[in-house]
Amino acid sequence: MQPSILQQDFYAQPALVVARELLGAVLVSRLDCGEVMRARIVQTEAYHQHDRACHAFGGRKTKRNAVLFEAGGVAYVYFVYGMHWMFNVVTGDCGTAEAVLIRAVVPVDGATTIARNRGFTSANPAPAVPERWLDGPAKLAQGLGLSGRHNGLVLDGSAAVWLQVGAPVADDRVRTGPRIGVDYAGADALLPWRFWLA
DNA sequence: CGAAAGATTAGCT
DNA sequence: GCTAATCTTTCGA
Repeated sequence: MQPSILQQDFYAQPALVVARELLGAVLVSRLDCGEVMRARIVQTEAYHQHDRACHAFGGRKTKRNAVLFEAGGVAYVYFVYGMHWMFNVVTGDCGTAEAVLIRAVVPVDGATTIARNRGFTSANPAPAVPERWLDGPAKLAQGLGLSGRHNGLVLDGSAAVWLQVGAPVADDRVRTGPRIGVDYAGADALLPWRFWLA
């Protein structure tokens, strides 16, 4: 195992800590054919079973959210709106549901493959700046080829997806605010659990 | 078994 | 700013 790959001791931390620390880290996806794509994380959101926006609110375990209750260090990938995959990393201890949603990344390696995955063509041109290629949770899952078959995979470098340590990010470059698309969570929708790079 | 809603996006007004 | 697209999961009867 390479030392730069984030391991279980990192993911065992609370989701709020991991969400902050993942800014600047590198998300890596490897296809069966061996092609590798890398992208730098610039926006995350934390979820915890104490909060109404979490799929496992109140500790409610279902078939879909079961991996949230595993020990930190596995992927939680689910399908929404009939068309989009969302990629999360599970954090914390076994038995408690916590996770961090990766909301936006910037391509580092594998731009050709990413462009193909995103379906860029002359009729559907790639954005001029790379920052716009994967600037949403569904876009980055599509671009990096992440989907339901990644659900539950360990992130230690032995499977098709993992994360690497990135350049340190100073606190003065970190912004926080309410999470996106969770209005149904009432007061919990106002929690400043979204983190992004200025 | 039926129904509703969803951690979004793209395209149009 | 508004809404269609699209379908799995979850919940109520």
